[in-house]
Amino acid sequence: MRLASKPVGLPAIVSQDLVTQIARALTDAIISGQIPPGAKVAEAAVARELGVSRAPVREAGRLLESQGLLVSIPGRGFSVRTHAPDEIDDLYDLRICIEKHAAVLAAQRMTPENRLALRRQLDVLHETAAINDPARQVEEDYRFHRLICEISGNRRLLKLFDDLASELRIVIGLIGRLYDDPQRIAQTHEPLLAAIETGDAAQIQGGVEYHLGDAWRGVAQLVRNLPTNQTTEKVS
Amino acid sequence: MRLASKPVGLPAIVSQDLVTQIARALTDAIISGQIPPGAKVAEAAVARELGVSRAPVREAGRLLESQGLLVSIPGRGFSVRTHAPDEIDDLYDLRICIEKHAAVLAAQRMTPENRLALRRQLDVLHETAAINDPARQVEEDYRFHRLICEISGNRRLLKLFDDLASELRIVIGLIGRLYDDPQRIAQTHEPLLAAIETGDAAQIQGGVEYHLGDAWRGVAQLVRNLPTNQTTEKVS
DNA sequence: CAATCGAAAAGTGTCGACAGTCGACAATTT
DNA sequence: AAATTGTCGACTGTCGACACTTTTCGATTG
Repeated sequence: MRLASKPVGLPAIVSQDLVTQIARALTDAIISGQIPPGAKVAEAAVARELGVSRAPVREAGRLLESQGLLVSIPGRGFSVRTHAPDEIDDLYDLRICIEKHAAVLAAQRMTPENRLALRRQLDVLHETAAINDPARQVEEDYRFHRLICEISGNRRLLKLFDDLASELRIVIGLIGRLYDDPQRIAQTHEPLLAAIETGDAAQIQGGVEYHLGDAWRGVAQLVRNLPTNQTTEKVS
Repeated sequence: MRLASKPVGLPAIVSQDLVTQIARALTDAIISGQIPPGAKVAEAAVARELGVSRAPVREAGRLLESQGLLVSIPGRGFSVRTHAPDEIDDLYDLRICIEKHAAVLAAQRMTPENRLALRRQLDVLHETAAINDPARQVEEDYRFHRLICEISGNRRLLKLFDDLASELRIVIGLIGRLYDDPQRIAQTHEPLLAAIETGDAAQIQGGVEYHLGDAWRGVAQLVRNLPTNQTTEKVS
């Protein structure tokens, strides 16, 4: 007798490979500021600490290098990427460029479900502003913007957004918050959503430019007030 | 006794590490169509052929995966990325988005040197159209657009352009040419350059949209006429 | 006392090896 | 004959090892 000739709905077993796990562990440590920008990331040390060999650590390093989280100097290994102020300017400039486009596309492809999802996420952002949890707030802010890119329907654009976001999180994780005033984040998103609702391209682009320009100035100011971290301290 | 107390401007000797060399070799093989889309790239085979061990090959694979040239399925290794027609649409859509921005920025930062360099590159493109060398023509076309991104001054944008370009070259290398008419490529660049010269944002964006939209349609049409390469042939 | 030199420690680049996994094909059962 | 199971070869994921390079740190010297 056969056990089952048809699929019975078992959840697929995904064997999380080491590289992915290591990459995730390192990413968390970096965007949480646990490993500060400029810090050396020694393969041997990471391998020892995680109880794995160096090979998968090296591959995870390459992965994070391609995402802009690490830099590698041949013969000298990896270290957490440092961002000069003008590099942050480049990042935000590019981000505004693609999010403008994403928002216009999203408005064209807007469905009732999408509209509701956006509204929901913005509400969550408002709620998060009430409690004091900067890391969570950064996360929810990121999700709102990511949702717009998702709705745009351009998957390559979404991937790019993810890359830019993880890169930006190094510095945002470093300064620990987006603004001095936690309420302000959620509030500045409202005009953006309103602009998208209109469906008018020019208005949407203006909305993105206004909102992200504000965020840009906030981050740029905080970064420039930061103690210039040229540290080369090791990580255990 | 010290040889020199101050740097004298010698070109640094970069000991090309294996990973870079392997990555370059694989990239060439891919964008030249020597390893077709969908083909499996076995680590052991590549390692044997190049006379190296599998470790650097794996790292090079990760690198090319992040550039969108390879895809890796856990437990099944790497294979050359295949692009569905709608993924090519995504790529071109994104490319137009960032090149619009790059062109506007470039016009703002334009210097006599930059203007000359652009004109020169376009002349080279015209010359290349005369001789029959599709690969060279793709190369020079790419250089012209890259120059615009360089002049824009946004390095992150330039890096993104390089990524998109190498990804696009998989399919362009596959079809072997940009258009049926080799002369047309150079000609369609002229209005773009003229638009940039005006310095007017709207006109520049229109110029980019017109030029790249034309290229998009050309590539999209050729791709859709392509025999759907779902091959899984191995590479020696 | 500061600068320099050099040996030791730590770390990186690469390799060969082994175990586990995947895919294909033959043998077997229904 | 069709479907299932067992087997085999090839390949991937991971590991430990070795040679070479970089860094560290104490000893030496001016």
